[in-house]
Amino acid sequence: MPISLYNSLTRRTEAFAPLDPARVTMYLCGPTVYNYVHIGNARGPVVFDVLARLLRRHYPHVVYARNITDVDDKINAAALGQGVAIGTITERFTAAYREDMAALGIAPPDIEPHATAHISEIITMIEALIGNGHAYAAEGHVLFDVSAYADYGKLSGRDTEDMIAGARVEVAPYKKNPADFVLWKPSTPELPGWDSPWGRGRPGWHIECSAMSAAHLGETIDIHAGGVDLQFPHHENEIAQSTCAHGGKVFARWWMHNGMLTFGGAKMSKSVGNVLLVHELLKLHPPEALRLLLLRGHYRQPLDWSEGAIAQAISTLDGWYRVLRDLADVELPAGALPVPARLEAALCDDLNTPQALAELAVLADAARQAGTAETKAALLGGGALLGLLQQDAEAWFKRGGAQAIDAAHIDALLEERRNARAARDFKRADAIRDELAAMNIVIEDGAQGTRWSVLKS
RNA sequence: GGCCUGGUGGCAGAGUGGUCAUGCAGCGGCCUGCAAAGCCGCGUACGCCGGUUCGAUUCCGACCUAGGCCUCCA
Repeated sequence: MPISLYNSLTRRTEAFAPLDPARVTMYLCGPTVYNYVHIGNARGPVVFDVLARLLRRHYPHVVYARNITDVDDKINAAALGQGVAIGTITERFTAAYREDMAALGIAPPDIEPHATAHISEIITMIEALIGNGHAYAAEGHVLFDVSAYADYGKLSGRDTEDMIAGARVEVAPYKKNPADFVLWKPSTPELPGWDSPWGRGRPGWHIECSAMSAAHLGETIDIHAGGVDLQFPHHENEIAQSTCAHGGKVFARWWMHNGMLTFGGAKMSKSVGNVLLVHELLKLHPPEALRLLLLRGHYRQPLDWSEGAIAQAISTLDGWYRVLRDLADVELPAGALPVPARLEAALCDDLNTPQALAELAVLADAARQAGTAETKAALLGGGALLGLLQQDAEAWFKRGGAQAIDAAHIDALLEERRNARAARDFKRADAIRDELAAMNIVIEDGAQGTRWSVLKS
């Protein structure tokens, strides 16, 4: 089944064909590790995790890189503010990031390059840019010369004239052109820095992705992904640097941009302050419901966070896990789980996860009604491609058990209720049910007895 | 101001030039001691105004409106 992906560069959906089918390359701009990430930051990683899963089904070797930016002025500010070493901050939040991503069911990338481990590659790239006239040194800085790259602005659909006219930034005096951006900047003694031909300093923001992408994936990669808010200037600058440093070679063949998560009618953003940290949300809601929520909208559209949305996601998963719990004793066929064609087709159509989820719902209905090994396997196989439904169904319904739930006590109450019902003392039986409800436990009487679930996250 | 996306039933959210999205919630029925779950059924959605067409939610134009980028940002 061919994969079609929307390419931000051409503004069209195009049939995907890797440069080398034996080695498909993909790069996602990762976090700057100075704080916990918010749920909006997790959208790209979740969406492109699904893409990676899809690509791995189609190609034998996919190399997926997601970087860690561990040198940045915000990190410096955080370290200074807390009176600790920079490394203390970056190590702590790198670990936190990995934990958050894992909790959301995101498979680790194949490569997780760190900016500080690629300083020599960065310096080499900057030297190349100076050498071929695309960059210049000025007052300890090195800047990319936008006027020396004709295609600048192609990705974001703007031309240099407009940018200069609309520039709201103070233009540094050492810039030849207001749109020129920093490749290297000088560090004062208390700031992290590395020796370079231009003095002790540190890299600008954009160059690291270009250097790491080339170092691990090659000069031309298949897919470069990130949030739409990175399209300009970050990705535009990456294209300029990489293309000019590599003698005009295409940098990334597909550019993919995920839409923003909104909250309260506006983009969730640290500067606006309307953020919900993944680290905190994981304490409040089932992680899988967070993942489902992020996949419920098409990745290029904005998606709104709300309590209602998370409640819906939980209810949906309740329904699907109910099917799997009923089929707990049904043995799966031997071998790998099948991947349902219609669900895969939805994903192959520019990662249409809402359509894929609709197909998953159809598979859940089929499994509930037929109850066969095949239909169960199809449901699980479809879920696997989306990174859903992989936990034990019983665990889903009894989640959060650690805090307040005393299973033995619940079982004792259920036994008492069973006896009351046998004696047709329904008043007592209903009182016990109410007591359980007060504990946030719902019960269902079935042919094989009574079972219970936690009502809400 | 420039560039770019959207506006679909109570909510979320795909999609299509002319029969069904799907999920959540709601309503009626069956089942149940009563519930829950399940099953059956129900609700004449496509921002507004023009145009093209035998026919438009779907194509074209204007308008209204929401959001994103232009500055750190996923």
